[in-house]
Amino acid sequence: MTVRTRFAPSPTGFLHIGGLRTALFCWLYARRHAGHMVLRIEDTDLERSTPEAIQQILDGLEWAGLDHDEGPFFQTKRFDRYRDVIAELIETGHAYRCYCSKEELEQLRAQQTARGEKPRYDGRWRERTDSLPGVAPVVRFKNPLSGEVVVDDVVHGRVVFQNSELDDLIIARSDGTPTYNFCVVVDDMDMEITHVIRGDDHLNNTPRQLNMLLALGKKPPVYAHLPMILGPDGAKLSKRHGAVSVLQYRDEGFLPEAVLNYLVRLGWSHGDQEYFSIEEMVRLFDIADVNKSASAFDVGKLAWLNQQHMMRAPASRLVPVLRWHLEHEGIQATSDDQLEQIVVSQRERAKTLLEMAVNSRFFFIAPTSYDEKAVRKHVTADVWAWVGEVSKELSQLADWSAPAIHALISGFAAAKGASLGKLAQPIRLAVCGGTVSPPIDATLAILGKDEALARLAKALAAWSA
RNA sequence: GCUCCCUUCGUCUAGUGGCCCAGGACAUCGCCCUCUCACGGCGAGUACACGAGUUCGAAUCUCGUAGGGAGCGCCA
Repeated sequence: MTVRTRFAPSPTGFLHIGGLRTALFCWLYARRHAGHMVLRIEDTDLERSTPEAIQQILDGLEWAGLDHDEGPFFQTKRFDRYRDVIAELIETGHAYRCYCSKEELEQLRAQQTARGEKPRYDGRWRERTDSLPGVAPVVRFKNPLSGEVVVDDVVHGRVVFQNSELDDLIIARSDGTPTYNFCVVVDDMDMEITHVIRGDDHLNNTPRQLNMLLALGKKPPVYAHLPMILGPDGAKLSKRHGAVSVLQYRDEGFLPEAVLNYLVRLGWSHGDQEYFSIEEMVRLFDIADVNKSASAFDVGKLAWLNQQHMMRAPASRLVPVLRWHLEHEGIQATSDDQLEQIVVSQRERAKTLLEMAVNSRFFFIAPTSYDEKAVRKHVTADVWAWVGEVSKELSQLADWSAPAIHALISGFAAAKGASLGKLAQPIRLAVCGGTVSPPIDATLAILGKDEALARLAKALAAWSA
């Protein structure tokens, strides 16, 4: 049996971190078993679905690199099929028309809640065959009245529901359009989905879907209900924290492979391993090893993982991303070669590529001012003179490479009986304007001889005052 | 309210009856390395929600309690 999973978002908003994790698990499971992942857009809610949201979801998946093998299929394009199945269900006695008005149902619910009961449809049209003229009916599924439904869930184990707890859900609205729980059943059946992997907020829907599937004479798929992802404070992911588009992580300088690595470790682990390449995830991940409990989103750990990925990636992988972020900062970078040097010297001092871009501004834009406190601290009269002397020596240097620069500066410092730091900090201040940069030799090398010397001269002039 | 789900350090987790007075990672703090910032290394503190039971022995099994979550729509 070929594994077939599906990712089925509803296009009512952007793809957030929870949706991405579900997509990731569907994708990993399909890839691991050489199966197919189908993408299905659940857009039956005509009111809330938007084309922009569809595009955002597609963009998010693409950025993450989670490709699908089939689809996207749109539920709105399958209305004829749903109509046929509804007709079939009515014909076989598994569904019926209900002429209750919304007001009538609201009243029923109000009464039940007042009595402390679970609000549910009481089946008043279940056995009626007449109709109410002038009223457009809904269609309800005739759920079994007794017995139990067992969901054999891969992550939760055996979960038992009593049929008496379930009511006759609406499968077609009075305007004839089908509803979510019903469409899911028909789609999963038609698309021959073997593994339904979704958030565990759907666990309660599963017995209803199982009953419908049984009424249609189909074998149920394997179910895996994933624990939810909570906000950093342990509360439900909300707009205020965490519930942002996955594309925002791109904008903040995260690598998709790092985000995926972070997400795969939420609810799943493989011994003590923290770092996973995409290939390792595919090879090692198994849905059966997933935890049952919800987990909180921790940006700090994501950031750490992001740096781990940056440090292990080939520099060429990071160059275009850094270039993208620099451009967003209004900086037009020139050579790939220079960017690669920047990446290599900066990646161990930045958690994200955005941070790297910001920290690397000075490579492209000469400082217009100098950190005053640092100047007072590091630029004394004799140090000022030394910087002048070392500048002169640097200007004579034929081989403008980090090792050569290092040899020159440390040799000069040694000759003066001073530590390298005594000299490195003022030079750093001169070329960066601040006290933080890669090692001074690398910084000067990347800057280029002309630029470095020009900045030194300018700083010397500014500090002579 | 009813039904269902969940519960190990601040956070992500290891652990499937003895290897655990609980291991790793992020974060925090300290030390080392060091030209800054980092990276890296070393070390510290911090957890089995609670209560019963089963057992020679429980983080691991059972029951209860508490807390959290989800669902109960002509939303998905």
